[in-house]
Amino acid sequence: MSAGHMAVTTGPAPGPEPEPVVSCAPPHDDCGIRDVLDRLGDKWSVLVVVELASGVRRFKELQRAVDGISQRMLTLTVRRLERDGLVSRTVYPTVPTQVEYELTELGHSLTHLIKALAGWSLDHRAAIAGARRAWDEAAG
Amino acid sequence: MSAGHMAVTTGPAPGPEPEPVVSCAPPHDDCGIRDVLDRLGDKWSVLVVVELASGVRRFKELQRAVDGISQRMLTLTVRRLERDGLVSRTVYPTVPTQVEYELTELGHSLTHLIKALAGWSLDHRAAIAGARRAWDEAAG
DNA sequence: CAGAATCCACAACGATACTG
DNA sequence: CAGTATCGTTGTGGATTCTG
Repeated sequence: MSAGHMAVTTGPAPGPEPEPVVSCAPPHDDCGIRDVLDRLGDKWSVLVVVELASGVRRFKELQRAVDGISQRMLTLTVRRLERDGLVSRTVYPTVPTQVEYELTELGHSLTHLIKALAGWSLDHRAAIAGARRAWDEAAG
Repeated sequence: MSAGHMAVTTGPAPGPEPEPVVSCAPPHDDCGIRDVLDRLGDKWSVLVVVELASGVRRFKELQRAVDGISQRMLTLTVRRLERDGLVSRTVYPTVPTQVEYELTELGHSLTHLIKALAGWSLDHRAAIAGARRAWDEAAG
């Protein structure tokens, strides 16, 4: 920590243990993480999955539940989730068309991940908020 | 499953158990997940964190390691990570400026999450790829 | 080396209108 | 009800140039 003010350019650092963390194919295959992150990272997918985790939902029900989402984005989101095999779509040939969305097994398994994510967020949201505040007031 | 072709509009569904998954404040506070996802969801943050998980890195080292990332994006990514308290930045007053980046404790704790993410990705990447292939060839 | 600044291309998203 | 189609806005990322 106290490096003083001198720092040789050839300081290879005594590196304790280089943990692998992901260890896929070099240089950076990133495994299939990008695929998952593409779905997790967009604005609505997580919220839709969370809502569907509680059970089967119709299109309109989903839209009401997520609130803030437009028909367009709900359609796109649910289509991508379906394409990735996370959500199943069932159409009923009723007079006003009726469609039901449901998590597949794969989708439910993703639920565990989201839970872990939510847990970490809750555990550290204060720390993150504090760090941001400190940063912003230090040099905003 | 076999609903045949009849489906009354008033089908409340026998819903087994509505799992909460996140259970924050209604309607959809999404806890602090969005904050984490904003950092996890962008194109480079995860890769940078993964690289830093192996130890201290200089700017150029990071750029070489991540490969594909531009100076601009590396700067932005590392700044955001620093703002969120996930990465610490140390400047050495040498002739050619030298800067070292390192994960903070908070950053290291995020590593566990990324590990979980990578694990899930590896476990299901085949399933996802298969679902996409099926979808694309069914109606691309 | 480490970055700030500028410009530009494109993708994501939102609002609106229309259809089966 | 459950979408599709179109348009305009915004945000994100890449390439390039310049500085301490």
